[in-house]
Amino acid sequence: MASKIVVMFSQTVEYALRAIVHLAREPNALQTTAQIATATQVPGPYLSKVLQTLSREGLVTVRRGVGGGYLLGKSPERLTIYDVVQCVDPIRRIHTCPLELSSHRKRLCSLHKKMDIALEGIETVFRNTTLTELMNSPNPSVPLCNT
Amino acid sequence: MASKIVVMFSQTVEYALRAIVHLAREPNALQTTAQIATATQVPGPYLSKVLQTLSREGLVTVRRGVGGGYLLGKSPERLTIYDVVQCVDPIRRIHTCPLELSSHRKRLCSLHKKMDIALEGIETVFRNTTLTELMNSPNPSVPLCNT
DNA sequence: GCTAAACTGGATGTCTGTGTCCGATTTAGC
DNA sequence: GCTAAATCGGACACAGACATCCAGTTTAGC
Repeated sequence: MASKIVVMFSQTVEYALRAIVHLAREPNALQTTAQIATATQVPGPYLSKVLQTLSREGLVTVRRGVGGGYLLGKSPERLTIYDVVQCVDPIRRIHTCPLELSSHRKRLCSLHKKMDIALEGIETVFRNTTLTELMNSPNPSVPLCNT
Repeated sequence: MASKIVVMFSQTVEYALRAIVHLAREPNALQTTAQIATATQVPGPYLSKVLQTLSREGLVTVRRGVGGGYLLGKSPERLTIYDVVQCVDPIRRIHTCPLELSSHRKRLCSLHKKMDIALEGIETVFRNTTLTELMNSPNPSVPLCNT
């Protein structure tokens, strides 16, 4: 197993984001699972499952058979980190009291309110980050690339 | 098993926070595991493990034997959500490239930078929230309490 | 239509987080 | 010191996330 490096976000989220970023680098080139797996350092068989999930939601487009592979399913300007995360391992905001206290139904207590505010922060960062922004970032380190 | 309600934060974090909040409500009263378990709706035997973890780091103080139990180990003004989270299931910021790309060593790519910014947001919210603030919040819903 | 390339879906395996159980240890009160 | 209340520590059980494998299906090219 790949060693657990990123906590808080699941491995699946990390893998899905890598795959999407890889596809975004060549928006019009079909990439096979094997090619993506190599480029992103994700275990091939598992990546295959992740791509299926992304495909079901239309985040990637699949072409089966010889010469097939995956393409980005949406334009990079309209595709956000949030979309990817919600597709494979959704962030669930805290809307109702986890203890199911009836008096907290409509109004979370301060503890769960704070936790939800933290989630809201993540949500906002992810919603506001498009693939285009990731690719065009004035950052010398190119995603997935050893420059 | 208790149904999985809160994602992103582990059950253990949720349980630890409930226990700490409960202890903070009566800062000077020894509470047994059973009492805390009932009040917080956490499975007793598992809560016991969580309390042991909190105890090792001094977040709670334990007294063994007859009439024993747990006390808050630090003053509520100086105890933050962050302390509790870091004790039982630490947020690990992304400091080095998960793909171990040598050129990303010192400078994360835009993808992992964004993910780390999201983590930083959580960290900030949690660092800035003390137990006192949680207790004194002008919120009609009292933590753990069906008012 | 045959073949080989490529994805699909289901079955299976493994590891970690969650949860339980119980004997050992500590300690207050008699 | 005896007893009962309480934690401690280790062993065990279970479920879900991560990962693999393979037979089946699709399809381009001959």
